[in-house]
Amino acid sequence: MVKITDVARHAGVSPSTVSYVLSGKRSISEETRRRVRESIRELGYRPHAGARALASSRSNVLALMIPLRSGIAVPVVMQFAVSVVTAARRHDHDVLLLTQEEGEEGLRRVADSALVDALIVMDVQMEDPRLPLLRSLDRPSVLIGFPADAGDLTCIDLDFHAAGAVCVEHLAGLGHREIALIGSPPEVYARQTGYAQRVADGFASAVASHGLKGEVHPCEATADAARELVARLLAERPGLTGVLVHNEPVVGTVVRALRAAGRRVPEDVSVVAMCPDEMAEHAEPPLSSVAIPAEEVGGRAVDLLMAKLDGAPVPAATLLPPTLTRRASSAPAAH
Amino acid sequence: MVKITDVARHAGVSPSTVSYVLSGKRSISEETRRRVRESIRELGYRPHAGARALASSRSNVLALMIPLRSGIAVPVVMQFAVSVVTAARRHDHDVLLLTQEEGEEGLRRVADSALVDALIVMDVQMEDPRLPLLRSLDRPSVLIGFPADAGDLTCIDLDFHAAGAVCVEHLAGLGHREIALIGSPPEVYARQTGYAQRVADGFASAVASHGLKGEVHPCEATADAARELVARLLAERPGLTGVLVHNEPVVGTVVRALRAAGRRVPEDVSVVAMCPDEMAEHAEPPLSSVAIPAEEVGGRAVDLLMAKLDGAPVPAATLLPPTLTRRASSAPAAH
DNA sequence: GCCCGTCATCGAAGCGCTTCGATACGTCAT
DNA sequence: ATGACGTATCGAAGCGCTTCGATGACGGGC
Repeated sequence: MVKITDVARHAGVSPSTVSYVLSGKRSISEETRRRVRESIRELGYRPHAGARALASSRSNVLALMIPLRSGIAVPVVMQFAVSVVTAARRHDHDVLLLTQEEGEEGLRRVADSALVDALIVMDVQMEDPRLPLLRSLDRPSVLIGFPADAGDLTCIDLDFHAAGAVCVEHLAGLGHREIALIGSPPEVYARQTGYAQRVADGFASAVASHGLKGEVHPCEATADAARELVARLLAERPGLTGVLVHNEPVVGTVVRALRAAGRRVPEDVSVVAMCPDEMAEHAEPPLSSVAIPAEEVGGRAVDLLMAKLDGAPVPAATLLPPTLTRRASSAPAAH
Repeated sequence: MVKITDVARHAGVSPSTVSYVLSGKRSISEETRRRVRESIRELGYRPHAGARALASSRSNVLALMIPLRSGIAVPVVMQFAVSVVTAARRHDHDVLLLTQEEGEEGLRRVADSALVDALIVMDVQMEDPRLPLLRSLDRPSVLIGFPADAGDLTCIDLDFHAAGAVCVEHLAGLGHREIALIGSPPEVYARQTGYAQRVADGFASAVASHGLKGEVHPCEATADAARELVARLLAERPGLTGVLVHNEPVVGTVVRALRAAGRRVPEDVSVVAMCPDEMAEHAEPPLSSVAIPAEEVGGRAVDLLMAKLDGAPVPAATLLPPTLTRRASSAPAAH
């Protein structure tokens, strides 16, 4: 293994000079810098991560805790993870993967052992047991999602309330007066997972302020449950012309169930979904949708963390505005 | 921060004794061990990961490189990742997440900087550019998937050849004589990704040895492509009564397309899929299927790595036997 | 011509841990 | 009694890096 003293000898300088070339923390003459860089390249030198962490008390590693419970959209989690890793690399950091299963103890372990410099926690619940721990830790953290009481913890997420509202407004703008939200499975609401509730709230308040008729219907993530719910809705609400689906696994089923019941999409019933763009594009018909900007959320979360590590002040809450992409599944209401 | 000397003082022993209590590498009297453990607990001591890595040249971290290309089943990747993390924790290791995007350079970086002790690489291609690198690295690695020429690299995966064959045998056993494989998107074959080709080979050789009629049809992962392919198959092959689908995104579409064409499943056409169990169970009808045992592959990969780290010999190739679960989508052929 | 400030570099201390002798003390066979 | 051995513990060296203070060398202002 080649070490810093080898590089120093090869370049004819002291180890500290090599270190300063690498970190840029002191000015080094152009000429020396060139020689050192050349030696590094020639010898294939890589600083030893452990030694560096020990001496500088910075590991350049972030922890990312991902959820693995049911009712969670796996592809979205994956997108988050990938964007976090990518963003972290831009800041010269790596990412340590933790599962929700590890819980508070896992977070404490990696933080207290100085394995990581900072933490990102996904899928935050309203009353999340990890919150007190994160507050007590002396390391910066960012939550993806909003708990009931964030205090001074840094949070970021899509503005789900606005997302729910934006879908209603889209439908209202097309002239629909009677709509419904086919929501997440009941346990997701019961768990008080913030985002599902927020979409429902945004939906409800926009429905109210636009003087529409519309309510929220939780739905299990199975085809049977979805078909049953659609049938019931159609039977009980003959005037229904707009549906918002916030339940990824069943969006396809909902559309097919509507058609099976003789309603054309979008001519008779307009459908809007909250799901990844890829899914919306490939659906038949392509769905008007609001996507979770996983890429952006992950990237911004890392940026926030880096700012905190640098001691810069960051906003406690970051709500990303939703974007509705209109596709073929929504159209003006017939009258 | 509390360090080993604090614990040592508190327990009235030397730092090395504390270290030996922790590592178990020398015998310590019962009484001393008790006192040290108690001090550790009381002070909330956590060894500094960097210091430990520096002194012992073991970081207790594994690298996991995940794919992020198209045509890859995201939920399966996620299952792998979670099972790797879980298994690693059982061995007191953590997992560093790398994306395929980082390529060889990323692997070299984390290995040479001693950030990780060993590496797991997913989605291995037939001619994978990372292979020479892994060979040159002085750290153990395990590949999930089989390249064209593994040499002495350790590989593990589902036995896809056997999986393809097992599906054919299942259909043959039910009396079907004319079958077809609806395969992965063309680019997956073109990329020489091993598993798609192996399923096709297993399918073909079993078809031959059972004297059946049957060929392989690559298929884009879109509903349109799937419908089109099903229509063509039905038109060109009136005697077709069995279909194997190895293309997760379109399994649902294939079944619906068959029904739309007036074929009942399984009465007229039997369908077998290669997809996660969860998907097969929730399909309508529930699908007879062979699942990728992601959980097991991930866990075994970690076990192999740990054995290698301990200097134990491990088999170069591990092929997990496929298991076909019969569900409602396959039935005896009518005659 | 002298002092001061800047720039470039060096040397040494120290980060917190592991590990390798060395030491001390019994115990047991001779 | 004596030496050989095993067990329990200690002390010190060192892992490879960063960082702080010190040291020269040089140029400008007076």
